[in-house]
Amino acid sequence: MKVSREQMAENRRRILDAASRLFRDKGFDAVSVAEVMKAAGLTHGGFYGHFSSKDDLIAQTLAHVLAAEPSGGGDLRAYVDAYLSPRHRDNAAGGCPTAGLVADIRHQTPAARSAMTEGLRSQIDRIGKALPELDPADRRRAAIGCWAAMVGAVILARAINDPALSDEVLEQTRAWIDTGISQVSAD
Amino acid sequence: MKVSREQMAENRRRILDAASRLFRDKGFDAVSVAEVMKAAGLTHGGFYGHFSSKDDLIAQTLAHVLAAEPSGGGDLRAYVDAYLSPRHRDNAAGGCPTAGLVADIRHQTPAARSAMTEGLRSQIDRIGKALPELDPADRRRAAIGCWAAMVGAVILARAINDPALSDEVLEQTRAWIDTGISQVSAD
DNA sequence: CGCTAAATATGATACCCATCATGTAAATGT
DNA sequence: ACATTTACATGATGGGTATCATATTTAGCG
Repeated sequence: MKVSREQMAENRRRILDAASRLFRDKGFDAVSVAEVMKAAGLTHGGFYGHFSSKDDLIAQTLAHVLAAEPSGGGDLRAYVDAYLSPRHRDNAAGGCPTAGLVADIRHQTPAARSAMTEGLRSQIDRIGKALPELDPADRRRAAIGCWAAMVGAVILARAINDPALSDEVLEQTRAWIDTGISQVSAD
Repeated sequence: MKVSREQMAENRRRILDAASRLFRDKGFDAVSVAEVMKAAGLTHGGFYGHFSSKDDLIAQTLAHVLAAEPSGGGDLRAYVDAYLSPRHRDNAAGGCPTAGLVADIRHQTPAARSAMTEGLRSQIDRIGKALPELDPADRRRAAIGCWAAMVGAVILARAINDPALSDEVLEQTRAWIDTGISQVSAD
């Protein structure tokens, strides 16, 4: 059963969106091709009409999801607060793809690794631009340190089994970043 | 072929050590039971004499490897330097089990998650004790923020495909932690 | 010194999954 | 309208892996 050109384009988008959510939620390995297709409302047969392999799906999903820039209305403080919230910790499927997928990237193909690398490069730039600092060197250092702490904290918080400690990791990291940022910005 | 009591204990240790290295290197899913046994110098048959399942192996491996405290001769600065070095980034199999395995923990059994949680709890305490700060609240905040940044930076650096950016993430995070720590410790 | 139980080896078993093969129906262009 | 192409469905196929079953050898004990 052939479908219209637009229908096919939408199907492709649905597959990428479904894959994006499933991968973030369960990791690349734990999600099967058939599972992705079912979540997109299709069967497994049509998969290889859209992608050449599961690795290809992974690489394209990363490019797709990392291209969708986070809102970041310039308000870094608000962004950090939302990022380090229990809500974001508990919503891996809909949350930051970096936090959900970076660690897995190490074992993926060069195409996937490159997609993640470029995503991280622009994310660091974006944070740097949102920082209040003046000195470019300070700006760069704060952007990288801040992003490493954010991603690390969410990953740690998601691993921890004790709600109190998990909450504390988020909250203390938020406070630590706060002092780290406001320290240099002399307003 | 039965083996001596001590031989069996050593075999068990060998299995846990092999599993620890393989898991850190390739992730829980990508390592098969047979692969672990072969790396320990045995065949896959004896596995279920030592462990009740692969999940059991994962949980016991975590408890085993997290119990081995990092040297931490009290010199936090040196520890952070080594942690955020290219050498550590490139040596996942022999490196920090937290950096190599936390992200995967989210999908593991409660036993595995609890082992990791306790490992993180003591690691945070250990860093806190090594900090120069006086105020207990500052100490706690710095320990958690610092640890989140360290783990996050190594995970990011291992994912990134571009050596220059990867090195920079390590180096800038080191500098960011440095200013964050020395800021409060007024000596 | 021989018996028994235990530790490991060898060899199934059953399941899951990526990928391929083929069928089918509808969209597209002439 | 018709032919053709194409997107997807259904249904293999082959490989990998966790786990189990049975055999073998020897440690540990009397």
